[in-house]
Amino acid sequence: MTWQQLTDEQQQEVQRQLLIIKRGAADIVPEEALKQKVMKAVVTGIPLKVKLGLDPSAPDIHIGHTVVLQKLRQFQDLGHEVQLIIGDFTGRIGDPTGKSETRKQLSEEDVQRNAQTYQTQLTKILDLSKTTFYYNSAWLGELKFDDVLKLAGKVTVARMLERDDFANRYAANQPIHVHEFFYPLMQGYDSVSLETDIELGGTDQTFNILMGRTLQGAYEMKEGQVAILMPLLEGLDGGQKMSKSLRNYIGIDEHPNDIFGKTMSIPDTLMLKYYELTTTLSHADLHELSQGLEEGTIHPRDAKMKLAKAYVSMYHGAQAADEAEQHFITVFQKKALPDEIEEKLLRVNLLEEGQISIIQLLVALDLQVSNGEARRSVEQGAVKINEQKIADIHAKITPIDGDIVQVGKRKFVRLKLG
RNA sequence: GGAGGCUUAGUGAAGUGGCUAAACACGGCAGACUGUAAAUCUGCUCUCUCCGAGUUCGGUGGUUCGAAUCCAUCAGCCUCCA
Repeated sequence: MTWQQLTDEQQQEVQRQLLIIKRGAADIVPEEALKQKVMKAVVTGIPLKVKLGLDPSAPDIHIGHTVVLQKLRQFQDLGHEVQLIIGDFTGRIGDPTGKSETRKQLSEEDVQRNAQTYQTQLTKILDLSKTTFYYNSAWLGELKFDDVLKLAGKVTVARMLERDDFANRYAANQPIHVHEFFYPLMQGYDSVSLETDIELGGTDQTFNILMGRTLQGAYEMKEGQVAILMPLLEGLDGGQKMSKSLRNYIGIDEHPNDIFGKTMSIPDTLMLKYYELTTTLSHADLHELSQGLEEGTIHPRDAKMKLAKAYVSMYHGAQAADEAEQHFITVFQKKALPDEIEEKLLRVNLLEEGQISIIQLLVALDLQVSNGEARRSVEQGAVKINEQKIADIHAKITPIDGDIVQVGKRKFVRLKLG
């Protein structure tokens, strides 16, 4: 099919789709093939099958994941189909990202429960009526050893060692287990099974996704899949990619106040990237924002607050967003007490003649883990009761119902004697 | 099958008989400042206590007045040669 064979209308539609698809993408390989696929879809009216693999062991979606999920949503809005793969089989190996050894196998129930969690969280981003879930154990688990040999026979070791991760480890005399080579093969075989047209992933998935393309070719599918690679989003530390294990993430299921606060703690320099990749802000607005920041007409704090509010709104609704913003202004800007403070029970039998040492109090309320930590906080002037600073580590407190105990800027508790 | 190496606090990494609860970095916490839980600066960061004490350096058992440091043994991990 050539471009000239399309009607003007079709050409316009293809252009429109390509523009949306390309936005934010770090790389598209090969780009020409993408155009072909979109053309074909537009002409035939058959939607493209767009695949994304999910890790079954970590079902909490965070803002980093949403980069790719937003892109999937865009595909859905363009009328295409989404294939979500729960990698229950691949999860047994674990993507060889260096350290991860063979993972402990998840039970059937774990996988089910995690898949359920995904579904619940994904409704906030995807149109589930246009989404199909698959478990890759369905086909990978059925392969016989000779099938596996056939699969492995499609790829050379030299080709495997092209993968940066393997190349680096090989060069550094670090172990590479044979089964790790199977990870890309299995992921690629998913695409063979599902006849995927396009696979999405972060740039760290380049090799794996292209392996899918190679394998599809080897299994005589005329056109291999196209890789759409999204940039990796740095986490709260501003350096490493957002991930659960690095604990530098903003989970979409977290409490609105935390989403808001964590967003406020991303480095200013990353703000635009977050905007571009994880919000639905239009191209024009984005441009305006970046210009405003550069010229100093937009205050970085305000821009970030808007971002924080957008996240809470996207994942918890507009009202929650207003409340979270209010909470932030009260607690962190005005340094006042928040409207809602968690109530904690203090056992009366801990009191001696109605008194308790400040150290004991903090530990008893779970505000601090150990006495040493509690002492440190007091010494550093982080502890307040009813907004009165307590700086003496020997202080005895006479607690009363409703007293507000505060440690640092973030921890508040309302006392309840019981 | 053979040879060698590694295992230290949340992580990485010093430390090869007493001066080491153990350098340093990162992370974490707190304070100051501020424009935000950005940036920057400062302090703290095994546990229990008032000085002071207790339990740590893969497991176990030894040597020694004294061990993270020496020996034995077990376990785990890695590399090289075949």
